[in-house]
Amino acid sequence: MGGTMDGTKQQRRGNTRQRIQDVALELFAEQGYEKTSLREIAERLDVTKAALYYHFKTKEEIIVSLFEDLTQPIQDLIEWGRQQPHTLETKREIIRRYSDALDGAAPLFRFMQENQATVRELRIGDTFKSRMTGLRDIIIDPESSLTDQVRCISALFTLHAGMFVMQDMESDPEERRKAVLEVAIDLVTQADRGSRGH
Amino acid sequence: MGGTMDGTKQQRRGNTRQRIQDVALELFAEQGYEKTSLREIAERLDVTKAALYYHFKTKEEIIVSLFEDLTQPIQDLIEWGRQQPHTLETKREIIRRYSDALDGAAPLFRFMQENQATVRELRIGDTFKSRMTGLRDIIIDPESSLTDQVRCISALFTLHAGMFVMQDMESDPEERRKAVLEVAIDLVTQADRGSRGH
Amino acid sequence: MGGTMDGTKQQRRGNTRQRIQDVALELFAEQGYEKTSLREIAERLDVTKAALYYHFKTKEEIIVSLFEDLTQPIQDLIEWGRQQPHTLETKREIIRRYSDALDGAAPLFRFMQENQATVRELRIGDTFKSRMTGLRDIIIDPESSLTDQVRCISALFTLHAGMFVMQDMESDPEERRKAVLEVAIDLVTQADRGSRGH
Amino acid sequence: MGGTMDGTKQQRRGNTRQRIQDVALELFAEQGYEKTSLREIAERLDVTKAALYYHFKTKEEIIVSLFEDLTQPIQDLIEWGRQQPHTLETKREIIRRYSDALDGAAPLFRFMQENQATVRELRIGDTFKSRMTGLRDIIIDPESSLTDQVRCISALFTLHAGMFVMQDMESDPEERRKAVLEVAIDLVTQADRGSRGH
DNA sequence: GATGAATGAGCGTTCATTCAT
DNA sequence: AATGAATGAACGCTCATTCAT
Repeated sequence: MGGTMDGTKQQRRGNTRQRIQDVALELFAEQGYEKTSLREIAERLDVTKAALYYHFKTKEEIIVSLFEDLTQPIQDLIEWGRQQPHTLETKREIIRRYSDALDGAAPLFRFMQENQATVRELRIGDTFKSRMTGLRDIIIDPESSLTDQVRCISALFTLHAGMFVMQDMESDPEERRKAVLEVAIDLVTQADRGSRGH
Repeated sequence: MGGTMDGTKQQRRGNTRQRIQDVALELFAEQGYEKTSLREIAERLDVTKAALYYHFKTKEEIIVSLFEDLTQPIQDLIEWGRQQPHTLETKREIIRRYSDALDGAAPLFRFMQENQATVRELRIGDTFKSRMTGLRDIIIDPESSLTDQVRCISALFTLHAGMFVMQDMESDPEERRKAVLEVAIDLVTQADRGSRGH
Repeated sequence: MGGTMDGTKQQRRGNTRQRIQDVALELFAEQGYEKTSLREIAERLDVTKAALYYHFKTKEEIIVSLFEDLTQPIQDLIEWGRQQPHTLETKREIIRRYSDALDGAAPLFRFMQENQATVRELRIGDTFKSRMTGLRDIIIDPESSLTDQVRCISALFTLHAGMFVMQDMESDPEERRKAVLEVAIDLVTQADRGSRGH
Repeated sequence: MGGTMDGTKQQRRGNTRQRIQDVALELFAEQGYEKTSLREIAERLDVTKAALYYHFKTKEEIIVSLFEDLTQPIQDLIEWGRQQPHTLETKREIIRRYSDALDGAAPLFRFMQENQATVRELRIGDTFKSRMTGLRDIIIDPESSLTDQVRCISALFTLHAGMFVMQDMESDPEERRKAVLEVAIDLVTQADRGSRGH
């Protein structure tokens, strides 16, 4: 395992791009975007900075590529949601699937959550915002009371908080995940109940 | 030449420290901590960078001082809460007062929310975290179900989300504030109901 | 001689800006603009690159400042010329004075001559072009034949060529200067003679 | 797959070397040598940078090859001139033919004119200089007065200026060309008259 | 006849920070 | 209470060049 000739350099068959993405995401999530320098990424990979530029035109392009690669499931979810009837069961399913999607790209979402100021100024900022708005519009009934609308948004943010903020709670991660999901579903359920007359 | 009131320089009778804090907070909240340079702050105030160093030992000290000055109400709130009985009414009051406290230092909290990765590495990171834990421990009943614990945390995050994320909703800010507060109080109420058996 | 305290650093009373300009002009003229790096300039002055940035906002600003400082005489000459009657004697005087002005800022003009492609993309490009046009319009009679117009431009370029291209001719510089001036004056004289019919 | 004539790639039957030269000259003349990167040339040709290195050993070799290919007529002219008697008519013919030669390789000469600082440091610098000296020695009578020698050099520079500097004059290019040639011939004629006593 | 992948050196620029005055 | 002048370290980025395939 390792190189075919010697062990000095790891296998480098054409997976460098992927390796850059992996290391970059790890560092971005750990220390933030601005505090992570290209030098640092390059050193971890044992290549030169210039090698990064062979694979990505700018530093921003690295995070953009990660965003595009990893948020596809959410985009799919939104499209699916738009074609469903706006029933309570649909909303619940959206919450469940969104929870899964967050889980599937946890480091990226941790990064987005913790670097909002940065993200806002990056190209992905608008894209992300419009996705969140898309999601919101599916689970919110525009006719409902403001309170119920807030409940729906709160449901989404409970999922986010569940991933990153509640990590220091002493409890089994899997159980916590279930509890978070339950609270979120509860919120959209209450919102729906209010919206449909009493 | 260069009288005290000639208008060329704004009134500056020893309030420079305060003015630095004001401008810094504005810029930190707007563009993030790392993207705001001391040069930028100095230029806005029409003083030199070196002047900032007369008032603050480092860049970090500026944000630390803001944090200390502006989060005192929350510290007070926690101390007050600790001395109250752990009744539902206390919890509701905590939520109400926390909502007010957030409002009173909105730009700082916006900054903390949007620069979590940065804050974590700053000296204020731990302080902030321990305050949030303190608050949490007051409104959470450790005996209650995990779901109810999540409800309480969700209540706090609903307040946060209410300040920053929901700003683009079309609705009167004051009404939104009330709706957010209602949802948060609802969450701790439900949590309390579960926790006291029923 | 040297510093007041020690000889390690030359006197540095506030003349650094000037010293940067001097060294920069020398190097720009010698090796061209792009091939001269700020590192090189800084090293020659025994300061850091960052010190250059205290005095000039960008590399381009260094050359712009040189241009502005050193071409003032030519600007003055143009303004003077515009207020004179368009007689032959005026034109001859323009040529004489322009020759002096070139002499007074020889390194800058050498630089401009030898880095035209670069200058064109710099902020000074347009300014320089419009100055040359201004000069031209003073010594050219728009009614004259194309040939005579060419003679006038040729006169100006003869002066330029005299400074830089003819330097390798074996001959006393002062005599060459006189000869060049004679040819240039001859050209405008011939142009004038043609233009006045006779 | 990838047929010879499918239009995806332009016809490329071994003419890549030529195409590199064409594009390089265009870009060198337009933006200068240093500001034109091999990446840019490669991208315009839709090949990789490495492909350039198949055809030329270095960046410098590209400009050298252009110089050698395009200045052959001038080399021929000089050799022809050397074998002619040093009569006025010969000199006039030299001027005429040089004007044609400049026209035939206008972009290259524009490049040389506008990038003198660069050219000086390149291998072609000396070659070019010696060619100019060769030309000069043919039309200059070493016995003549300094003024007349300057006239001859001025004649050559008038031709140069005619190509590049006078392009913004409002006038038919062909007429301008004739006028420039007339002035240049006039200059050598005057020089010759002086040189032969009279 | 060319590409894919990479390098090493260097660039212009910005930053937080220092210190004598 | 503040400035003028500078530094050292780092940054994102680009360049000409190389070489195995």
